[in-house]
Amino acid sequence: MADAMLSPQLLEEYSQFFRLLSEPARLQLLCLLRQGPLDVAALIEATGFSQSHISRQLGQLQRAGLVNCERDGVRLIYRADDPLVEDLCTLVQNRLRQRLEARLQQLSPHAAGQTRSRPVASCSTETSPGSAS
Amino acid sequence: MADAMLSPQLLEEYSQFFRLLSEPARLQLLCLLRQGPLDVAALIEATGFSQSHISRQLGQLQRAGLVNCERDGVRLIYRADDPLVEDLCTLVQNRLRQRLEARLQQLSPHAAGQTRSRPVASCSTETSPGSAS
DNA sequence: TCTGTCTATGAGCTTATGCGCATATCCAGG
DNA sequence: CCTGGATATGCGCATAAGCTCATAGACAGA
Repeated sequence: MADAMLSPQLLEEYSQFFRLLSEPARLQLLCLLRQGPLDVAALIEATGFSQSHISRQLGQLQRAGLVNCERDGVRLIYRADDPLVEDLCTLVQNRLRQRLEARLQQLSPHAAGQTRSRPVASCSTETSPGSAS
Repeated sequence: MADAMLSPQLLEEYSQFFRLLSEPARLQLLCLLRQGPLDVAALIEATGFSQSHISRQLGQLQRAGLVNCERDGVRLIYRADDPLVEDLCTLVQNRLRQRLEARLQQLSPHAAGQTRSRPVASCSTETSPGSAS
């Protein structure tokens, strides 16, 4: 029957957490901050979003405990405050890589082994694994 | 500066993946299937959602490769098809636990150590860590 | 205190999406 | 071929959420 499940409340907490990472803007902010503390102006410049939007997203991330901030005069310096994001991104990245490799093997089985399946460090800067059109 | 970032495309893939887990209904389906294969009728019964909604969510999960299904006559038997979900939930669960423990210590420092901080197996059946209202 | 700068927030628009109803599609049996 | 059960899909509604403009609040300097 499988009735004894996650309580709705806990389920909600889980999904709320994943929801934070489900928005490219927030994820981008997190990845930017992962590389070092930044003030809001820098985040606006890097993302191209409006100041109000950036502020809102940072507020959400802060309330969730994923980032924190300290004042430097008038400016606010934000910094990543939870390694969990990095771990989650690492898992997802490895998974995406595995999918792509599997699809590559389907197309050309002889090419197996060329793409290394080493676990990557995190959701970092690398972009194109193979650039296969 | 911090310009060399995740490509927008990769960012989108990441967020799409997290978005799948950001909905309690889908997360519940995944957790149900984690405990063993089930047909759609059982999933409808367990969740209380409409048949159409369940079907849609399962379709999404299937397209993302998180579940697969096989026919048994007229019925479709779905099963979890990616351990990644389990790993992600494990990380989030440990993180939530840490938060709660930290908050508990703030309230009553002497109670530290009662709540064990062992890493849990996954997003499994256990519900209330301390039943603190 | 007044001003200028930086950040947070209320209000509103627009899009995305959860959700169910009705229906189409698929499959097994008579 | 027709019937009935099981699943998928078009449609519409209601709500959530992204996004921006305008504005309020916080802080440093004159």
